Amino acid sequence: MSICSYMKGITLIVTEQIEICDVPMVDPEKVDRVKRALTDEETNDRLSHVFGALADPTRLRIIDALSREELCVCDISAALGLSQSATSHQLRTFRQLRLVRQRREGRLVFYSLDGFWTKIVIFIF
Amino acid sequence: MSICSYMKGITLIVTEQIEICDVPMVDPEKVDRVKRALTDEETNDRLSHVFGALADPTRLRIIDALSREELCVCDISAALGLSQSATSHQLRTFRQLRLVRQRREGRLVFYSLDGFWTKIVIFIF
DNA sequence: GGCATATATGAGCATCTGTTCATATATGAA
DNA sequence: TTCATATATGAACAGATGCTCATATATGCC
Repeated sequence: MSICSYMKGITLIVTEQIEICDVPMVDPEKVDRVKRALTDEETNDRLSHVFGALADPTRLRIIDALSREELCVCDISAALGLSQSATSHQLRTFRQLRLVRQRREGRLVFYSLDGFWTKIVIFIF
Repeated sequence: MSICSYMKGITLIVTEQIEICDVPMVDPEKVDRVKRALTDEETNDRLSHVFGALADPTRLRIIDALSREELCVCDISAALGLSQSATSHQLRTFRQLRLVRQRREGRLVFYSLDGFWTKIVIFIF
């Protein structure tokens, strides 16, 4: 929900609204309706980050690979023709977003998709 | 399908394989299985572009808005607090990926989501 | 035609991103 | 402990990205 949605009747900051929203409107009612319906900012940001994780060909390939089998870092690298470093950096992105699980087995670390993927879909569509 | 998958028995370019895939492997069979299963490069690229379109908070907000109602450029701008130029530039991204429809009505151009969104989901998940 | 408005687009710029390279950490084996 | 291997991470750099500003195009009205 954007700031402008809460502006009605708050005279004090109406000037701010004019500054922020100085774009002409065709259908103010529709605009207001849409503004109210919008997803909250936190969710929007979180979601854009998740899509960002899939927005790079290399990362999408890694997800593609992990959707087939659980793989250790070196096997991901081998399967996709990536350097160990590049693979590890990209896996960090996934880890931070909790899109993958990791499991250590001796010197190897095995990655797999978190059982979370279906949630994304439900979320947006 | 990567080059390496086709390398079996082709002695002539085995040296190339060694150069490309100089990362140690733990489970060559698994690596090979995964390589065979991977989505083709064209689809992978296309898909990463689509996700890229959703990977920016501003663009995701536009999609969010358009998922509620058909909107003209200035109303999108107004609803999201964006400049007309920024909005137009981002809509261009969507147009190029055919993620939106556009309909001109006088001086206004109305945008709406293409009925295509469900396809993405089916594709990956 | 001439003017106003809605949208599109190119240039320029600051920021973000993905890679490589070097190095650190972690585990296992000798 | 010492060495080798697997993974993680920081720095640096080239390329991509998203914005603004200026301007072009397109339509409607006079």
